[in-house]
Amino acid sequence: MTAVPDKTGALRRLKKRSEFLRAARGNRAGRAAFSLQAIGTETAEPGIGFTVTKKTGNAPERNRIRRRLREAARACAGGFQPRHDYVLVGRREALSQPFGKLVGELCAAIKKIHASTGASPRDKQ
RNA sequence: CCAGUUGACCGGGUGGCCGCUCCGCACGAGGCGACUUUUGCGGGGAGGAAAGUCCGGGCUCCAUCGAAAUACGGUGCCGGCUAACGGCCGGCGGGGGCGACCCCAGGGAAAGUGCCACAGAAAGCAAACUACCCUGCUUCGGCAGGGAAAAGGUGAAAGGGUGCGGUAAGAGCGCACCGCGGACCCGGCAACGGGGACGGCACGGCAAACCCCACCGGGAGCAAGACCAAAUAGGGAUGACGCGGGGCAACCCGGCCGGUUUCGAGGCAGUCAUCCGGGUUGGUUGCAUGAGGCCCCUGGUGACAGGGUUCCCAGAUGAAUGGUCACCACGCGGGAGCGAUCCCGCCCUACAGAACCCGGCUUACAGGUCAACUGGCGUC
Repeated sequence: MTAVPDKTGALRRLKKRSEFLRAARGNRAGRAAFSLQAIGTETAEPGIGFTVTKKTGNAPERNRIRRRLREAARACAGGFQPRHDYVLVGRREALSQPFGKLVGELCAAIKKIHASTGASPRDKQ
């Protein structure tokens, strides 16, 4: 924990369906335990949302996936860039993967998703 | 000690580090105010099934939902408990088990209609295929008439069973025992149980076939419903006037109203004026003090009821109740030791996540605890 402003409170939580649909049109980076989507937005502070579909498992398993991803996102909070929205789609491997590996893969995925399209992903009009 | 039955209960623990949500308090900031918010402290934060959404309620709205009849649906031994139930408790009857105990859609078949497949001569009212007996005839192979319902065979079921007597052969034809029906008597609130004069036996099963009887039931659901803020009409409220027929008039009749009909009471429909504003999105509320929980006393076989004391015990809404690390229990595997035990490794544990709230039912579930009881074996 080197950076001081990496507090979770700085992360805005996505809540509306339209925000999730917009993020789905952005760039993607897949990993075994999750799939990351990112898109530019007008709000300054970065937004984060979680999606775990019913196909993934029953209710306790889906809760556990979302909670582990949420904690991993908190650990990688410094990597999220301003004026962007992110959506994490959970997969079943997020239940069993060691937490350290999960954090490492998430931080790497954030870097990759920004490197692939340069500094400014496609913005909405 | 082994095997089993029933009931009740638990369903990982402790400690670091970092977080989420709600409530209360304090301080600070903003605001005229209601209030909002930063920080700190204290406290609460998934289940026995939160699940399936199968019943029953509370609550809310639907055009007022009252009465009767009918239709439809549900329930179905008796008594009790409950707000209510298709639930629970206690009995009764039937079936299973050596037993503790378990299981049962268990009202009515002389109110009526219907069905009883296949097989079989015959499937509901008595009848008679083979075989049996008697008489007559005979070409000696049988044929005709009559008797009888014991034997054979079919079936889930064939019109009481067994034995003796009886007879031409037989038959409740007679008798004994068993079974069945049963006026009446006794016990019980009742379901039902016990006895039973008498009756030679008649009255088969199916109501998870229609049906009959008794009782219960309006519909939709918190995305109910109420309010606030943003954006457009086909919407709503109030007031006034008013429609068709009859009558001089007062007045009467007329259309629609949550299965249908009738009755009762009430409402709605047209035009104009005024006022308010829908669908959708976001927010607030409903939204957590309740048929509430622990403990104790009293009554009751029990479900439960009454009284006392004490507690406040989840409220999210892309959805909080967590993430991670260490240790310890528990379990499994391996090794050492006669043994108590010790060491190492693994799983770091089942079913499963509140969504308005209660009472049940059903289904899923690794492992474990306790109590009572039953049947064996052993010891004193």
